[in-house]
Amino acid sequence: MVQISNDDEPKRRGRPRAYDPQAALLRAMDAFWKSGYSGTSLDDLSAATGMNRPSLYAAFGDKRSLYLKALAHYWQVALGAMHADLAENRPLADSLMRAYEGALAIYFSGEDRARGCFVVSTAVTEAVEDAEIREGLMTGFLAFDADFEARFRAAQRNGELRDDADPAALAVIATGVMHTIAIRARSGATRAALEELARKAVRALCG
Amino acid sequence: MVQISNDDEPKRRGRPRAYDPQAALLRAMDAFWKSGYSGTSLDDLSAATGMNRPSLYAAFGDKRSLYLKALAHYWQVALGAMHADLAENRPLADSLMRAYEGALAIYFSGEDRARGCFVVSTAVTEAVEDAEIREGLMTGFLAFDADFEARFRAAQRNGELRDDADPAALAVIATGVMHTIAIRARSGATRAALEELARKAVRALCG
DNA sequence: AGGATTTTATGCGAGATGGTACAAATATCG
DNA sequence: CGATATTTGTACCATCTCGCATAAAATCCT
Repeated sequence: MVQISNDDEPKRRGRPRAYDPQAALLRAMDAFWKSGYSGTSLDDLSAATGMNRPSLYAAFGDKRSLYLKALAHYWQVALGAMHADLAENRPLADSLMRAYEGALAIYFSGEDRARGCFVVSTAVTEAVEDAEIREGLMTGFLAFDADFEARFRAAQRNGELRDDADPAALAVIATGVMHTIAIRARSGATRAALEELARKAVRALCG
Repeated sequence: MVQISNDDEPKRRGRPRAYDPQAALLRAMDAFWKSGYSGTSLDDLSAATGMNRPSLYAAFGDKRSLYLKALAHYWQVALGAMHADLAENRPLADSLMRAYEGALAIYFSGEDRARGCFVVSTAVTEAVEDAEIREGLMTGFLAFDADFEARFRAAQRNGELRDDADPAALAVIATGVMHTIAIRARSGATRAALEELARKAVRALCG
């Protein structure tokens, strides 16, 4: 029984937790990421996190609630990474490639086989029957569009991009390239092939 | 389209079927389309097709086998429609818009809420754990790319497209736009918004 | 030490799930 | 008509599924 040292927490009153909630959430996310929401059972989640069912339930609520927490965490990480990759001061093509490289690092982060994007691979499936997930998806995708569009506008101001280019159009195309990379990664494309795809797309978008 | 022998079959020996296999397959596809592979139970499929479980099993095999048949049918229809939309003799921009309009017609074909693309919304989720599905996905996406690329090459020969454009790059971008449309349709975007997105993207691709 | 508090661990229970056995039903063939 | 062939419908089985009740364990407070 390993005691998790957590210094920033004051002293808790009862029996100490045998798990780190944040780490457990990441492991649960891995399980959902691999098999999707419906394809992941509580036993799978229990095995992945090392927590038994009552502990899982006490920490995260029911299965859907745990999934929503994992989804929210993924959105935060993905949007944060994108925003950072695009914001740094680089030539436009480098910025875009940075964003796609960052995405690929996530899509191929599984220990086993490439899992693609957590959102695209698991949440989209549930979107028809779950309004909360569905609305979160639209919000997130529009945030991607907005980040790309801002980057294209900046490039236009700097003279990196033709004046007659349409930043909004290029932005949804850039998101589209991200989506097709995510889908193809899960479909067995190699990382090298997708890097090449990204390079070609960036060249076409910036040329 | 291959006509499966129906009435032209001489005479079957035993009790006649109470269902049309082709229609049942379409209804089963609808059920999977809505809830995904894991999210659809045999009871759901039984209700959707009007067939009881033993009949379902006799006609299509087990659940996975039925799903694979639905997936194969969808691929055939989707690829056929794309190929036809792109092949007809039209200006490049019209061809592309035709392809996206055709896709949107499928993505919004549900009686209830938009279901997006059957492949993207259900098969991609299963791709990690099912090699057969995964390999079919890569084959299908590359077929999309190939059709788009052929169309861009033709446009280049006709002088519709700049000589320095990269048809292969434009093709994966065009597939990417298709994918992001599919994802957004299931995520609640309106059809009008996606038509506008497609128009913008086509303008950027052909300009 | 002894009570209070919180977490862990076992395991139960009601229902869903995928798949099948078996007999009744409905057709053709001889 | 009776034999044969095929499908249907009911009912069933073994397993999984989610969620929770309950008691034991491990810590803090007085």
